[in-house]
Amino acid sequence: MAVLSIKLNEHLYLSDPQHTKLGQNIISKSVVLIDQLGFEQFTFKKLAKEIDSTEASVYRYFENKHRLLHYLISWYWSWLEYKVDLAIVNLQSPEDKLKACLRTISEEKKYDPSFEFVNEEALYRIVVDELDKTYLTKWVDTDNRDGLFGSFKSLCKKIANIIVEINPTYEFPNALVSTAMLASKQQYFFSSHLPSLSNIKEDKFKHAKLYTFLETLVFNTIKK
Amino acid sequence: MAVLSIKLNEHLYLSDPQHTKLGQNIISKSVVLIDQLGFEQFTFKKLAKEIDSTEASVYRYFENKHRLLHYLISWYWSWLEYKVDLAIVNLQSPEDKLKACLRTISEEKKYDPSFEFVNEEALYRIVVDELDKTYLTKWVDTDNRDGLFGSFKSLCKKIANIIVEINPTYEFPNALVSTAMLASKQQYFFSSHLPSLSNIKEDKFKHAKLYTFLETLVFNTIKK
DNA sequence: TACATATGATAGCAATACTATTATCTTTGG
DNA sequence: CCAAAGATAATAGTATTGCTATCATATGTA
Repeated sequence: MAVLSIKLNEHLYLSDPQHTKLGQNIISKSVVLIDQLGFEQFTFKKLAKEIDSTEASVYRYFENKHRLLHYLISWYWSWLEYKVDLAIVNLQSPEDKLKACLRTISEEKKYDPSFEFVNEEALYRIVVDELDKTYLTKWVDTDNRDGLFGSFKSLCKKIANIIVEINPTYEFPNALVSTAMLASKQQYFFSSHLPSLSNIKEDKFKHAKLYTFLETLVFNTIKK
Repeated sequence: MAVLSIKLNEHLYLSDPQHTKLGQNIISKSVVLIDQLGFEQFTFKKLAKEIDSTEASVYRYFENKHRLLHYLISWYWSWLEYKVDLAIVNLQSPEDKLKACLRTISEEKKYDPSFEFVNEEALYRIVVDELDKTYLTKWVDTDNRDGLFGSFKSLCKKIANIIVEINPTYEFPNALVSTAMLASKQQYFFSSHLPSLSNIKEDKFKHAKLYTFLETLVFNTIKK
């Protein structure tokens, strides 16, 4: 069986957490803890306690908790791109590919046994709740220069290219893709917490409705 | 001359800041300071120093800095709704009204002399950078019950109703409006900091392009 | 065996987000 | 015009956070 591993930008960590048991513990437990406590309440001290280690040891892997969040969320986007790649392989028409992308983005995220130490369900909730905290900071520009947003950009670019295939004259492919990606998580959030800002009910059709919303939004917008 | 004042939900403050000189100073200076420092670096201690008062005095107006952020951002949405109302008055067709709304949302924000102690340019930047911090917290649900999101919801509802007038069969008017409102600030931000996620350049056409993007997005999406 | 690398244990520090108390200053209404 | 109420200032204090530093020990590896 092939061993899969997600390759991430080196600026995201001080010492590669995928290489050691402690590192893997940090990833694995921080996902669970941030999901439980929220990013504000999450601290390296609490994490260290949870994995029977020390604050200082965690600091040897990640400069600070913001970088750890960057790491986890980059991991998520890279994982999603890998799922998108699987979904569009063998598809011919760009329309079908685009639909497959939107389906992958909006579908429910379940534990992926290919990546043992990551709980993808919890990680998805972290992305929904905390993504914006990776770029709405005073460090955006330096973080960007360090390539910390590479995973997200890569996925956006892939989908934007499909849009260009469908309609080369549409003026805002990148803006549309980033809008759709963020709308997906925003509507997911609103559906649970601020339902009057959405029309997607919190029921078993949630993900299907989310898909319909995105499909209409994207396909109608780029229609010639 | 008529004196205009923005009426806000009582849960947003402990003591109404619009009623006293100190309160107005708090509003006025906090807008400038948060804009300069960013919300994380902003503290009541720094604010108190700036207005020659004390931390304890500021706490008499606002429970904490998050509530102050809520207050400022609610003020912004109420102000924007007032501008939208001015823009659509006397317009007949729902299409024209919707265009006027989108124009108001995407246009450049300038100082409004009707509201002396608020710097709307700075406040707009605060909305762009910090809005998400008002709802992506563990208090969303209680904050929502307290009505803290009333100003935003009110504006969204107004625009969603216009969409329903244009196409009563479109399934997601609220989702589309909230998406467009947030997309507007996201693309504004990406244009400056993560240009590869947008197609809107940082030049004198920025607001016009933003408008075109939103108009196409909304009108195409709801087309029958 | 020696050396490097990873980890653990412990301490310490400045800043943050509050809370509490007491004193003074300003209104305003009787 | 004075007293009571309300607003503000001054000061102190506390638990937590985010981070750095140092030193000891464990583990693997050349």
